[in-house]
Amino acid sequence: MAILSDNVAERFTFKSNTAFSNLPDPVKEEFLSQMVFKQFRKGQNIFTEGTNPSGIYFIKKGKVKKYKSLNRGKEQIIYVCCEGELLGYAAFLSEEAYPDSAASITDVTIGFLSRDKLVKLLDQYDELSKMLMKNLSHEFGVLVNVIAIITQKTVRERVALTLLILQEKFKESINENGQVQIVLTRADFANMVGTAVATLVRILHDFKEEELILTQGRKIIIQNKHQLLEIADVADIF
Amino acid sequence: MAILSDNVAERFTFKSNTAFSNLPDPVKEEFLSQMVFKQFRKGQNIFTEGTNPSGIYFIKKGKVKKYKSLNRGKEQIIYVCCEGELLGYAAFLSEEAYPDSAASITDVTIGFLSRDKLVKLLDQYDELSKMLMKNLSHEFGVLVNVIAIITQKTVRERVALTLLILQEKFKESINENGQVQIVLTRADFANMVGTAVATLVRILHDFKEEELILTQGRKIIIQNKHQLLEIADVADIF
DNA sequence: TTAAAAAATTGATTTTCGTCAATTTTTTAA
DNA sequence: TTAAAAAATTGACGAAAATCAATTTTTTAA
Repeated sequence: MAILSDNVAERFTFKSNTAFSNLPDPVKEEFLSQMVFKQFRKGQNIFTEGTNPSGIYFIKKGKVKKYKSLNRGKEQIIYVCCEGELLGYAAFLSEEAYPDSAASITDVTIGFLSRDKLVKLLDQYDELSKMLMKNLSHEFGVLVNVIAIITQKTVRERVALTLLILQEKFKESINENGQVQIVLTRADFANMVGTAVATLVRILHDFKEEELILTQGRKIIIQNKHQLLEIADVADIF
Repeated sequence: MAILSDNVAERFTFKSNTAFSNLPDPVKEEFLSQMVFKQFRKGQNIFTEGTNPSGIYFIKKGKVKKYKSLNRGKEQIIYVCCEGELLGYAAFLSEEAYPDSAASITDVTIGFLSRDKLVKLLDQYDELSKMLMKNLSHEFGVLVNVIAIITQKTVRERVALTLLILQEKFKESINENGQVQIVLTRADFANMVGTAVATLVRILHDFKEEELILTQGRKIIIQNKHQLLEIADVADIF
């Protein structure tokens, strides 16, 4: 059981944080020391789809959503990035425009490494380019899983799965009772799932009645992970 | 018009064929000369999700679907790969199990390059590793676009878009009248779109009535690309 | 070429989910 | 702290799409 649920996290979680932290210390230090850090308030734009990357970003603190804007103000969240993750490096490497936008969903501290500096570091440290490649390949597998989930699972199943994924992402956000608190707007949650806010709210309401989750305003606490995993029914994804 | 539709193809098409063919000739020759080639009949399995890669594949001739199997015999096609494309290299690079399976949808000739040989080539030729990295980043962007499309577009819109993508993939499959013929089963088509076969068939029927396409048995010929582009309504993806 | 198998088509029905709008609750920021 | 703004919730309804089943057509392979 614990194994399966860990598996879920892995299959749906990028891990550039782990990958990054596994770099040799000198490379890491060099990498970080060349970065320019900047603060963003919650809800601010970091980069925009269709524009061209001029470097890559690193999340020192906070959370960022990567999303695609669509007709009539709609958006689809592709991924929520956390502390320690790299941002915008796929577009940089492909020398194409960003396919998606990035915006902070908490106050964040973001490091920026310009093209020139990155290119120099990539030439200098083979491990760095290996790390990026490995990481990107992993993220590729994650997106493959996401596509399968979206087309083949019901909204209820996807909400259950998204709750499990979010619990991982908010695992350091602990309340006074030691519980993991998921804190994001219903709109962002719905845009992760790929459904309407009203539909999401109804399903969360059901889950509350079934005593699978607790809510306190916007905050969500998972009460029955096991049952959510059953509902998500992801055994077939592995 | 031509511009937008080319754009569509690019945004939803991997391009390892182009990328590969852009390698310096000596690298290409070395790469191909070390491969072991093998024939597969239509419908045969090439690799299976959950297993570990022991090398990478190259499509010399024919077409291959990459898909994920789900509950009750369902499957989601992630991508249709054509002649000249590389297969299974993301999993190889991430050192993880394949997230998806690959099976031939025509008779194919596939080249296989084993781990050892590939590692040697990657060390030897910097261009090769650069090519893979660039290519993977591009494919990453493609998957991001796919996700946005799936969650935010109706089935009718997705069918129109998929027709346009398929026309690109079948562009060398010309009939006696010089028209591009799309030839694949309704089941595969439906699994690309992420819908039920019955639903797909109904929409194709509508498109036929609207004189957007012609069908001859399984074969589909596009009559009005412009109008399909309108229906697909993808301006917002760019 | 032809019989068998597989695939495609169509109809009937049900389910899921999105939209819109009104109301209540929560959050934000002065 | 509190007023205003934003977000969440709920209900009513309709549209989109899935399922299931029966029939026809096409493809396959002997």
